[in-house]
Amino acid sequence: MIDIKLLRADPDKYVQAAEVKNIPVDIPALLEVDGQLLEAQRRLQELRTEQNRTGKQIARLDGVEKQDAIEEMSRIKAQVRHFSEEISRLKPKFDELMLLVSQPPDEGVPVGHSDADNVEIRRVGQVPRLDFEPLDHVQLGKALDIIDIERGVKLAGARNYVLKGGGALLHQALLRLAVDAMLEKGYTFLTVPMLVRDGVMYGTGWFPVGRDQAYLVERDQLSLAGTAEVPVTALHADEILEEAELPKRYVALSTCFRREAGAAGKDTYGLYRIHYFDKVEQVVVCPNDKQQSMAFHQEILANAEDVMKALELPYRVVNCCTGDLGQGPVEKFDIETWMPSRNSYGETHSASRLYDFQARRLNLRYRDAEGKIRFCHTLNNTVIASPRVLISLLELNQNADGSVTIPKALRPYMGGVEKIEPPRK
RNA sequence: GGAGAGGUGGCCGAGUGGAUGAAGGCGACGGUUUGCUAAACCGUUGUACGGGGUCAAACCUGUACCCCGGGUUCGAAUCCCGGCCUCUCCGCCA
Repeated sequence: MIDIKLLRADPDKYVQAAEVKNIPVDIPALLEVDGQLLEAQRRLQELRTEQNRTGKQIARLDGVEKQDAIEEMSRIKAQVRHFSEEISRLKPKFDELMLLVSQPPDEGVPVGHSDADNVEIRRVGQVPRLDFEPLDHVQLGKALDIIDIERGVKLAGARNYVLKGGGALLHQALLRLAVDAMLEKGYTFLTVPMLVRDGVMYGTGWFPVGRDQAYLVERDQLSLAGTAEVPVTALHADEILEEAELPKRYVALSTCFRREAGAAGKDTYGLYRIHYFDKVEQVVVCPNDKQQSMAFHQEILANAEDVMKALELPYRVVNCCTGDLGQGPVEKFDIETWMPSRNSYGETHSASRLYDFQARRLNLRYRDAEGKIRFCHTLNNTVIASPRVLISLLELNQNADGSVTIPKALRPYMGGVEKIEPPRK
């Protein structure tokens, strides 16, 4: 949610934001409704003042005077009703439009239409050159008997999979390594509900834009969150925190559920785009201060990069363009990891900075040093998401004999095992 | 799933159809006292939106909010209806 006062002051800015982010919203209509709503609210308040004053008189009056006052009240009441109805007609329209307004991107964000227009910031690590014909992760998974896509599809349809044996262990090792890395940095580890109320989905900006990405458990009026960012960011919704307790640094591990609506036919091969996966996610809630927000953005990006370096995976960092930003974020850095089978870097992490966009929707506030109540800033980033990162890990670490070498950092989590070997026949 | 109880301010807890944004207590904050700490005493202590005021605050003022929505009434935290939520006991269960 954006601040309506800012929109009133500079509507063009929000028209442009909608345009460059490609998230349509009728700003003139919003202003129109806003004006009518303000007027109705003003009139209603005046009437209520009158109503209260007259009501207090009635208690003290007698006889004819009392009767007159009571008649006066019924006139006021009719008008109160009129403006109340006006407001309950306008408010839903206002809310509906407000939920669609995009937050303008920060300065320096490249303008573009899709992830193809993202701007590379840096590359880290070397892409190894293999002197044999490499397999892709699906072939490797089958040969090593650690990934079973067919049976995943049998159980749950396309974009599902089963990890088995060393594959499942590797997956868990990655997650545990990521959690430990964050614990070392002082983040608080959370376990959170992934089946959440609508308010939490709206509050974090996953509804209404993107609602079709979520699995809805309609009978219970709950939705499966697509990331732990959702419940974790909403953790302190409707609270007023003390500035001294900020920042809140959280890390959570969860399964993530995504319908991938609109992606039909896209990335259908392998473990890239799937309906469920596990992710370690970091969330920061900090004071309403641009400098601090920016510093934390760098911090959570570095946290993820540290894990990537520990895993010895070659990656690059890109500055996401306006079209790839989404409704809330003002700036987003993705980490893309080299994926040989795709012959490209593939998105594995996404670090978003949102100012108070989510905090306003969530009513997430704090009391600053002067006692003023302000909306927090929120940020989030992946630490590791698996099995997508397994694509890189398996394909990059494969050997000529068909085995896959486990990165040193992961071995303690794999009982010291150095390689995943093909099963003996 | 069955039976019952209940939802009031940061917390506990009172509450009558009008003077209650709401007693009292706790906590927190400010002050006095004190060698320091503690205690004691005094004071302050909700949020949102609007109007006035200010360079900006302070401050003044209006409205709404005692789970949510509707109703009765001149007037509702207080009465009625619907919903949501929480707790207790029993059953089932990872």
